Order: sequence, then structure tokens, then C-alpha cells
Amino acid sequence: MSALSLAPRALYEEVAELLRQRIFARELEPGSWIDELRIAEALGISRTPMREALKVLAAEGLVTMKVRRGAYVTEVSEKDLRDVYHLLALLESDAARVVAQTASAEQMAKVNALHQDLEEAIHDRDRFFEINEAFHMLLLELADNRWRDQVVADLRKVMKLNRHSSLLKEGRIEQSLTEHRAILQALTARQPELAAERMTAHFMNGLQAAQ
Amino acid sequence: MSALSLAPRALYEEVAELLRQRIFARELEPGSWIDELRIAEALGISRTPMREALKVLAAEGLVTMKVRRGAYVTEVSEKDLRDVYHLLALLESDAARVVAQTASAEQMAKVNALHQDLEEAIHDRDRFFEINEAFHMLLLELADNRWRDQVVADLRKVMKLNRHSSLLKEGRIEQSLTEHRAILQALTARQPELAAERMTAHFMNGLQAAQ
DNA sequence: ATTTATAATTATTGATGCAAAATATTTTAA
DNA sequence: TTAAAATATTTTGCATCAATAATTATAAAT
Repeated sequence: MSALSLAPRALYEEVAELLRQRIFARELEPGSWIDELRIAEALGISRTPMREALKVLAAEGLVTMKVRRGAYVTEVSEKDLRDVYHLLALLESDAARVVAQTASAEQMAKVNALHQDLEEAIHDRDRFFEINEAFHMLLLELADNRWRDQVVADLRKVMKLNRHSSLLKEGRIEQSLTEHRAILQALTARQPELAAERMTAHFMNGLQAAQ
Repeated sequence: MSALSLAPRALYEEVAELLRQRIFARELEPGSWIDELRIAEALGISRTPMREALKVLAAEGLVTMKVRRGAYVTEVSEKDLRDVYHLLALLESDAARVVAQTASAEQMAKVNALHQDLEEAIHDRDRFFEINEAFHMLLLELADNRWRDQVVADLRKVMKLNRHSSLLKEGRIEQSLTEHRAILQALTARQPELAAERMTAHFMNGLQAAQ
């Protein structure tokens, strides 16, 4: 697949990643059947790594396996989107709570620094999106719970399946930044419950904007 | 596996379930390498469904795949156990909150009825364990979030990997029942936050007992 | 004696082939 | 003309086979 890669992944991992891209790009539409033979042939690989990749994606929730009927791209309803948002809000607000409780001074400085980058990226939508993601990832990392990280990663993938999933709609950037400021304030003030509340509110506003 | 099954599962699903049983029974020890060839031969099946089953278990977190080194039973440290408990407490206490908020009168009656069964099973450890599990499952069902159900199911599997995972140690049954009474009281009183708090406490006490 | 390099063995990973099952199409009968 | 049954085609699912990569052991050289 890629000529040079430091950590050579197995072929089924490469294929899984490629399928994720196609699903998120809506080349494979939700509800549609995935023709494993056709795609495998198009990629010039056999069905074995293709099928293993589909199993991985099924476990992530991106595709749904039906017995003797193959793999289908998971359909994410409006309710599903709300449910996933609900869980993300719960898990990430708890991560914020943990960070407010346990982060070292150096770690908190890192959080602060990343927020400053976000402030400066207000006029660059793509960069704002990128740093926003990094900020959420940093909080997860500092909360130090690998199982949560895995769950959040999977849920975020499922969220991306929905057409209206973008956490940052056009006019939401200003609003989002304001919410981030409030979260940061609660974090640096070492107020766990307040940080959690504000993170929850942040997500709920994001959901409002998405619908 | 089972001679008659209404929903015929694929062989790789059957194998995945069998491997789960063996892992939980500690026939396959945490950290040990899984000899897919040997097990496949012992089961009289080929390696293909075996490998697909291992991919499924890897996605659940029960086994860890190492590139070109095969599958290993995931090792769950004490910290891992605490982390998983933390998430379960978070997710299930939120489910209790949702149930307190949204359950219909009939649904709440079901919750009540199941708790009464629990009260009556106090002298039958296995039955108490069984109904306890059913009670938690009922709350999840009533909270009506299939994504949470999936996450909780996976986390509970991981939890079972740890030697000290049993939610109900010998002397804990009395204590557990007392906590359940408090949760039920908050649920029927329609006090979401109280129900969530008490569910969290229930889990934290369970974790204490486990260590 | 220790370290390095090469060879051999072992195990994972990927490809191909075959059989069973499900769906779609065609033909026949009412 | 429509419905049902049979046949054909498509596709999944399992097994076998081949190749690649890694580890271990042995031999040689320093």
C-alpha cells in the first residue's frame, strides 16, 4: 500500500482504514451493501484481508454484518446521532472532570497553550477544526484511561457516519470558542464539576447546531 | 455448538463465543499467546473462521493483535480494572439517571418487580447474581441507547478478564442489596441525580470489594 | 568466550478454490 | 395475465495452499 511506513501494518488494517475513508466520504452510502468481491478485485487483493477488515469495522459499528447477506454500511438515524452525542458528552465531560482533579501544573500549562493556539486559529476554519480536535484529544490523554480513549474513538467514527455530524458548523466557531474559554477557566480553576458541566453544555450546543 | 438455534450464527461467531468462554475460564491465560492453528485443529475447523473470530475479540479488547506475532490474551492490570469500573459507573449511573427521567409507569413497575425478585434471592448466591445482572440490563434497556449497550457489554467482558473482577464477593450481598434499595428508591421517587449518585456509589463499593 | 551473521524452522499473513445458501429470473400452469 | 415452482446466478462462508517474515539456533570469526 504505502511504500515506506515505519510501523508496517497488516494488509487488513490498511484495507479497514481505506474503507473508513470511503464510508466517511460517502462513496459507500449508509444502508448500502458492500460488495467485498468487487472492492477486493479493484484493490488487487484477495477476499481474505477484505473480510477481516469488514469484521474490524463491524466491531467499531461502522458496518453491520447480516448472516449470509454480507456487510452493510451502518445507517445512523437522528436518534442514533443524539445517543452517540449523549455518550460522547458523558465520557468527555468526565475526562474534563478528571483533568481538573489530577493534572499536574505542567500538563495544565499544555492545555492552556493549546487553547491559545485555538484562539489564534479563529479565522482559519480548517486549522480551528484541527486544533479543536487536538484539544479534546489532549484532555482524553491527560485523563489517562485507555479504555475510554478506545470507546470515544469508536463513537466519533460512528458520529461521522451521519450527514449532519460536523461539530463545527459555519457560524458555530465564535460560539465554540466562547465555550472553550469557559471550559479552560474551570479547568485551570481546578473546579472539576464546573468543567464537566461546561463540557456537557459544549457538546449539547454542538448537537443543537448539528440538527 | 447448540443443535437447534433460531438465529443461526456464522461459524466465526460461534468460535468467538467459545474463545470468550475459555478466556473467562482462564484456560487461556492473560498475556499468553493464542495458538490459532492448534485450537483450530482441536475444534476441527480451518484457520479462516478462527482468525476472523480473533479479529472480533481484538475489537472487543479481549485479545491483542501484534503484527506478525499473532494474538495474545489481553492483560488487564489493576489500573485497567479501575479504569473500566470507572467507565461502567459513569455509563450505568447515567442510564439510571435517564430511567428516572423518562421511564413510563409500567416500565418503572417492571424495575420494581425485578428488585423484589432480588430481595427474595438473598440466600441463593447464584440466583442473586443472575437477577442483579438482569436488573442492570433492564436499566440499560429502558435507557434506550443501543450504543451504550454495546460499550457496556464490551467493558463488562474486559472486566471479567481480571481475576478480582467479581462484582459480588461473599460478604457483599447484604451490602449490595442495601445499595440497590437506595437506587430503587431514587428511581421511583423520580430523582435522576440521586439515582445516578447512588449507582456510582454502588459501583465504587463494588470496586473496593474487588480489590 | 562472546558476538555477529547466516541458515533453518516456525508461525503469521494473503490467495485461491469449492460448496452451500440465498436471491433473482424464467418457465409453466392455472 | 398472474402466480408458483424450478432453475440459474450471485455471493457468502469455510478450507486448503503458498509465501513472507520473524525468531532461534548454530557456526565462524574476532
